[in-house]
Amino acid sequence: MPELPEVETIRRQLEGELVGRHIDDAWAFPHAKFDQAHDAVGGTFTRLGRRGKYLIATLSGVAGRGEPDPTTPAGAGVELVVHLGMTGRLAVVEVNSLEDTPHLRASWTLDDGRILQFVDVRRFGRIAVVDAGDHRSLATLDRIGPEPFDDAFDAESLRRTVNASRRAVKTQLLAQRVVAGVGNIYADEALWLAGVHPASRRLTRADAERLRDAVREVLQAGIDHGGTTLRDYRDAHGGTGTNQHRLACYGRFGEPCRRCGTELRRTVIDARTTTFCPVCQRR
DNA sequence: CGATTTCCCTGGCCGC
DNA sequence: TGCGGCCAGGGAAATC
Repeated sequence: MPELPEVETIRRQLEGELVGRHIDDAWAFPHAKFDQAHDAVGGTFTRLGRRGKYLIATLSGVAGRGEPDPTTPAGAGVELVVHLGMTGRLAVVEVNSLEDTPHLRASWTLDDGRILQFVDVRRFGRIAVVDAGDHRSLATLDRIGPEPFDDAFDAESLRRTVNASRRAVKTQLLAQRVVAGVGNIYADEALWLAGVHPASRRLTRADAERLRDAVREVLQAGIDHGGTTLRDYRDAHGGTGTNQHRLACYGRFGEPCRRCGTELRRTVIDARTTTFCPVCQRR
């Protein structure tokens, strides 16, 4: 379940390995979610970026595809966009390890002879190649909210957005609109840290400020500790993160709250398991 | 248009 | 040992 910290960890690891490399060839699992991997052939990595949970590699030397977006500058190259879904992994490997790779969904042969592999057991991931900046084919990315560490993610817009809707605050955090990159783990962590009930539909100004700070704090901690490995997540070197040892709330239902000792409870919001402290996080 | 629902996927685990 | 049932859940598409 890669969220922003996990994707950022992978981005940092792959950036130096990919920038400057030319893509000589590609293979894709025959499925609409992955077969755009072929469209990156002929490109050269010029940048490896990230928006929320989307990894965005900018490629030069590849012709644009389809109908151009009038709002996007022409000639800016294309982007190879990868979403890791639930179980996606990216890694650069030597040629001889290409064979016998279970659940391989795409691979790109680089001009140094190595191979960038995308492995995804459950196929919740997705690959797209688009004109740079043209995200119309990726609905969530097209409407994605500010990066959490950007000034545009401010307490007042968070408060207004949550209060203008009848949806639960946790739903808003997961929707990628008010802020980008938060998934189930870091949503539970941030709401616990801020003392906000996940089903709350109304934030005070003080709530919003604490929640904004908490989102930034838990995501930064996740990055600092190489991501959270609970089951499937591995970084680009096949390693695990260590942030799972620091989780205060997610998955700890039935165990005592680390602030007040009350037994953490479990509920379901948006078909997602949600853990919270009934004392620290009042509605 | 916003909100809600459905579907996609497979490995791991549990009870019998 | 085998197997059915259940769970993990982000995002896209369909529907309300």
